[in-house]
Amino acid sequence: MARTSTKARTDEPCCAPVGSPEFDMASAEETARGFAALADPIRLHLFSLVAGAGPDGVCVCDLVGPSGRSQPTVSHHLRILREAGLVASERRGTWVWYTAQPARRASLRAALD
Amino acid sequence: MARTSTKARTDEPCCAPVGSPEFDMASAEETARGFAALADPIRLHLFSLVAGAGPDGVCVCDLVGPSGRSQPTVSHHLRILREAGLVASERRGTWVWYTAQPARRASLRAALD
DNA sequence: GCCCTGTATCGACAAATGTCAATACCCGGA
DNA sequence: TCCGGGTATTGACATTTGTCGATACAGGGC
Repeated sequence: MARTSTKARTDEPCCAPVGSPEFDMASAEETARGFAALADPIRLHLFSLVAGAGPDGVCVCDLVGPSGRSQPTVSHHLRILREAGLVASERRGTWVWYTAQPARRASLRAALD
Repeated sequence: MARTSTKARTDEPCCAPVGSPEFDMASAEETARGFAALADPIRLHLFSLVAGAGPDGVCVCDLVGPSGRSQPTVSHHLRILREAGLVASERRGTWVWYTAQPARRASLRAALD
């Protein structure tokens, strides 16, 4: 039985090798961590607020309300975004401000090619 | 106490409203589902194999081996990619072939802006 | 020093996820 | 029509994840 593939080989039961042979599993896990950080609507919302803010970033106290989640939950999601490299945090007196990390966002966009 | 933000208002204890006020939670969940489908190194591998194949796509039997997972597990991951709209499946005789859905990939890339 | 406020961490819990063995389904060939 | 092989579904399980209340930590004002 022949498949419709142009690479069909008759001496094998099915299917010739396909796709990129040099798949880097380590970098795949890193990329997957980045996408996982964006795989939650609340984190997507938080990230859009941080990325849409000015160069100064956003104060955490401006993120808790719009998210509709408790303060510990917001802190938890911000930590995930930070550990994924998508945002960075900085203490300014009493408050903590989060800023976007454009390079990381660009690398994830590049992974979609 | 004044924050460093240019939007500081003295009649509030902290922080003026920031970011996109019209956040669409429904579309955020849809986008999050797309990123969640790519938030696993094995699905990333499977997707790269499908997207990197020719217009005919890839036979499932060519995906089980490289993934290093059992056949049911691969089928499970392919279902997640399919339900996220990133790939489509088509039966051709005995085998099932998966093809990429470039529009969905482009929409996720656009979400990173 | 003490208190007050903003943020992070901890502990606990329900829900979702990744995995595989077993099984069912679908199709083509004999 | 039965059989054999490719794929999907089911059931079960351990692990991870999202959530919140309680608590700890950090900094500023008094």
